[in-house]
Amino acid sequence: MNKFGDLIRSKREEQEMLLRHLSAQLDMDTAMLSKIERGEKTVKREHIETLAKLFKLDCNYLFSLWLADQVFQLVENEKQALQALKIAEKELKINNET
Amino acid sequence: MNKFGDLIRSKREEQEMLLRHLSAQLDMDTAMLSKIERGEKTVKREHIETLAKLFKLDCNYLFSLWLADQVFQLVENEKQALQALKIAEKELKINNET
DNA sequence: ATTAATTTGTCTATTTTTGACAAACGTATT
DNA sequence: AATACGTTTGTCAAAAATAGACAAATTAAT
Repeated sequence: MNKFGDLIRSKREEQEMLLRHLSAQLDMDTAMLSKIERGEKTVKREHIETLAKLFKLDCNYLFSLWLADQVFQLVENEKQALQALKIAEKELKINNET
Repeated sequence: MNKFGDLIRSKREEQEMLLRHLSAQLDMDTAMLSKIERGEKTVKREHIETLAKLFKLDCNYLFSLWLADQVFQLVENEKQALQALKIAEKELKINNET
């Protein structure tokens, strides 16, 4: 799963931007951006806002995709992945209430 | 949240073991085990099975606690934590089906 | 106060991640 | 086929994160 990168790529292509155009705005080289779009690397937190503004996306939503990708990476390939997520989620809810 | 460490500690105390007894079995010093039980450090994967056997716990369950703690650490303090978990979970389910 | 158990802090070694750069690849155009 | 352009891949050094040994401090018990 690479929802973040996929979205950025689709938005970029939608606007007919090249890697080099966007990478310049993010102050990185095209190779890096390419890797980010394909989920091989992760963009820095600070870049999320920039990207959201650029593509008129909801910043919180974009951030949640970014975070979800990282969670996914952590648990994918694990047999107990779903169970672990459920446990974490439950705990999170408890903490939010109190 | 530190479900893994809490469980180990409670099991250890239940059996009136000292840190030094358990730490010897895990081939680490007491300081390290102390940190693990309090969630300051994470135990190595290989240790999970040892611990499960020692305390007669379900290895898969213990592993899922261990993983959940790591997921939790990743998202705690994030406003979008729950949303991110939901997204990851959804994706996980899709992947499991196919 | 002494001893025992646990916790905390510090410091080095190891591992992991980052990102720049160059080279390779694919595709279209001439 | 050769060139040009966009993208991807590989490599490598620097930087950051983590691990874990050890010592010292803290807490608790006798």
